[in-house]
Amino acid sequence: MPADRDFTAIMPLRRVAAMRTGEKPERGRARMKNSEIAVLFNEIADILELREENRFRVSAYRRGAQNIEGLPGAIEDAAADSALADIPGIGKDLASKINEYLDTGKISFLEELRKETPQVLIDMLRIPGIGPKTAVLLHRHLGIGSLEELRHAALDHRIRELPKMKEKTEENILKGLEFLERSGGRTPIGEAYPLAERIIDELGKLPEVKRITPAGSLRRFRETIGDIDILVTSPKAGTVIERFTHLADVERVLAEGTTKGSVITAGGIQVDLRVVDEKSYGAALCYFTGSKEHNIRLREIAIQKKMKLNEYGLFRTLRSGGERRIAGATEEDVYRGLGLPFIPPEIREDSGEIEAARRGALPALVGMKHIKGDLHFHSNWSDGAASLEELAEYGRKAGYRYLAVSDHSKSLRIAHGLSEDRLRAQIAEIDRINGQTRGFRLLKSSEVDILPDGALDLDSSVLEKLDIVIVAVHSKFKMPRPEMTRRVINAIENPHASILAHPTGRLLGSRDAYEIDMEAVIEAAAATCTAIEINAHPMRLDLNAAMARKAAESGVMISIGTDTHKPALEMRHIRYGVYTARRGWLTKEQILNTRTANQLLGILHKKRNR
DNA sequence: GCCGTTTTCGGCCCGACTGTTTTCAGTCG
Repeated sequence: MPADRDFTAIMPLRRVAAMRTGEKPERGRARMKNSEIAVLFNEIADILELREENRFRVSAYRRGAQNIEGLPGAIEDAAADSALADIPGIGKDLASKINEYLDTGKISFLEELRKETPQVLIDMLRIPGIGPKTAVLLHRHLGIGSLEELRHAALDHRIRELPKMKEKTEENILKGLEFLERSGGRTPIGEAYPLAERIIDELGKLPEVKRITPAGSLRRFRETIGDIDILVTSPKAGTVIERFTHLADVERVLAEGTTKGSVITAGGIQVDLRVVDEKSYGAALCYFTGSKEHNIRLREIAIQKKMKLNEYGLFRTLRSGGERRIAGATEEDVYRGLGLPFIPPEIREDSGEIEAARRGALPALVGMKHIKGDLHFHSNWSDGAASLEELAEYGRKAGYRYLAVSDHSKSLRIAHGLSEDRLRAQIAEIDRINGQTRGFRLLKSSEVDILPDGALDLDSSVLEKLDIVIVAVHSKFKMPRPEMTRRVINAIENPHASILAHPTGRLLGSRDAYEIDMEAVIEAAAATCTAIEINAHPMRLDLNAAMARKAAESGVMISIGTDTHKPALEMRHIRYGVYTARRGWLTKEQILNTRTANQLLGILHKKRNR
């Protein structure tokens, strides 16, 4: 490793750090204030922890952050309705800090804390294996002022001079720094999920493995994954863990115990494997699936009922002082033991699911089996890889009833967007292909550019010949918020527009959402019977789950589309869209492509015929 | 700092692994 390596490669960290500076509400940020406030509350928690403040005070800020981030609506709305105190974990103090941030763009308490806290302490907390105690120790005794200085201190063997620190500590710090630099934090689910499938597939071949399943944020289908958790039942844990730490994907072994193995893959992703007994499988699955906040709620319920819940089971405390297992083999048993129905993993975020479960009001979530087709697809008429005939073939093979051919429109020259004339020719060609097939249908569509003034890129005379008109922004991303909002609402109000695609334009890890008032857009979509897409591409997932929930609650129909350009690789992304919908509490009734082609066209054409 | 079908005060989830130790603190999830 060259001695002068800098850490500019840690981009996601830097972005987080930039958000932390807080003073200027960031340019180009359409995100609701929820996540900004969550980041700030987490920073307060970090700093309080470094200062060895009361740990319950620390977790109060973390819980507050989590609940604000998971809120389906905008925090501004809750504040305007004086309803902040209704959010679990938000009391008088946190509410006043939220109001202060919304009014002034800063939290003076945090400003004060920052003045007194060297940035390097916060940076060090991002290194795996370094917590608040170690960070303070390194800073105080060695005068470490940056991650680069920390690296030098480790290389110069100065860290081993400290109490309870030896060679191994230095080694781990260097590896932690390297990991941070390479992985930059969280991994998009589109990358993590296939890797997990590969590992599960490989380990599943072992005769010693009885059951194997993903857990953690992967099973909850979060947009990005911190690390991959895999749960196994086996009578021979040692054999399974040994095989796991020797898989081809493994670059480094972090831990290898009798119940747990932990590795870093060549791609820099951490994978944790846990082996449990058959009789604890359900309790362990529940525990390792999380979220942490959901688990804490479950344990609190257990305590209220004079029980104890851990990863081994649900136990009743006996008067004799002993305990008796009442559940553990399946998740259903555990929930039942707590007096709750089974709660699907995707909504275990402590965002109202426990209360809904108690009321018997959990939604019947949409599933992959309900999906009858894909509503966003490109052919080689624009920038896709496959011909129309091939698309029909792919669609049929996937078991779909229909697939919407939605090539780009003429303004998008770089993607060979179709002019009115070429689109007419494509329509005729699709009619010809549909005439030859039964039980499957290519839907005539177009992904029409929304021009800067909100007009559509194609003439009405051709739009009215399409089954579905998808509208989307592909240019001039940096418009000011009011103009961008007006632009998109103009497009939505066009009587031909049926679906608004990737509505915020964000690309996970590379491009922020453009500046747009999504609340207003959702309102306009509801008023005009326009559907909004969950773009299922794993780098987009746009709408995200919280906004999809909001949109559906407002009565907007949701369309799931993969935006596939290369069918062999991308069609399967539909699952990320479906699981995002599940995270947004959506039922099949709220999703367009759970309907037959005629049903969904009937819904969309209501607008045209108004 | 939050919260209350035991409570407005006194609690607040629980266990494994590592690295350094001879019994445990720190970190993680």
